[in-house]
Amino acid sequence: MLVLQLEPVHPYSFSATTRRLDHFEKTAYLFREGFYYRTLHLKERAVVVGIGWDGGQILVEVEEELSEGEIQCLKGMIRRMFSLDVDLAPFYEQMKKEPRLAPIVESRRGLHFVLDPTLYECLIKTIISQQLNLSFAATLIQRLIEGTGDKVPFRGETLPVFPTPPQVARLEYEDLQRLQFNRRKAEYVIDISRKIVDGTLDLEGMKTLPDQLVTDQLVSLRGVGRWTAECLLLFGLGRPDLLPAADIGLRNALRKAYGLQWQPTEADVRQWGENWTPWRSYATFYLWDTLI
DNA sequence: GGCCAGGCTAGCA
DNA sequence: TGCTAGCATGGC
Repeated sequence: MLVLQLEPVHPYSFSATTRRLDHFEKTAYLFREGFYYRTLHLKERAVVVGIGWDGGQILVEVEEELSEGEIQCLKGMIRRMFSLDVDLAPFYEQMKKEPRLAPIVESRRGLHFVLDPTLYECLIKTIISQQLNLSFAATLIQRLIEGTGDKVPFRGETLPVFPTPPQVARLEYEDLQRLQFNRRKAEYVIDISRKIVDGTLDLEGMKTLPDQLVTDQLVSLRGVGRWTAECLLLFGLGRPDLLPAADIGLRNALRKAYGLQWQPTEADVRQWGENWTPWRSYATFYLWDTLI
């Protein structure tokens, strides 16, 4: 068994960071004996990877034999997915000046984003989650994964692998409607997968583009609006200064944090959020965390 | 039973 | 350019 130790930039709280996996990522992550297991595509194949914590470092365990190239690939993926290189010290310093947010931030010290391994997985999951309550969205995501993706054996059972664009592109709209997708959502998911397969959409190429260009390209896709693009910048690319001001969850969290009797508008959120630049993503993330 | 879910598009004025 | 019905179902 291969075990890697990865040092995060401190402060880093593994328990605070993985807490949302237990709530929102149960289809992707299997929790066993202190480790979060999921399948990841390493170059040519999918393997099961366990992610744990030894009190100061991230532990990554893999039962299969890996080549040196695959090990380097895996290290890079885990560092990126678990935001191990994000230094939150300046964020905490800035939040001390926000009386309503300071206690929320302080009690979650070390909480980092967990990103999706690929932009494709992030985009598909976000489109499915549009407008639905999170538990039903998770059901639909699970049905897509289990019905379309590969499976990898793991300790006498199997773990599902998030489907590839070609696998989804081969589906018919009716296949997803049978899983209780509405017609339009089925079209969005399949049409976007087909665009990736035929080369007219290059998600991975967006990694190096500035936020606004990524947003422009994404919003031009049928099924992707501003909220979805912002979620991709947050949970796919880990960009630090996004404010999904229209998001109902963020507005609910602010109402709670500020003790309001009324629902803040998108404009309210934008105005308050100006003080959080250049850390608006993390401010949003910490506020979302109060809803769990 | 009704309304809201971590929205978006199409169709209408 | 701006507004809104409809979507497919679960949870409260």
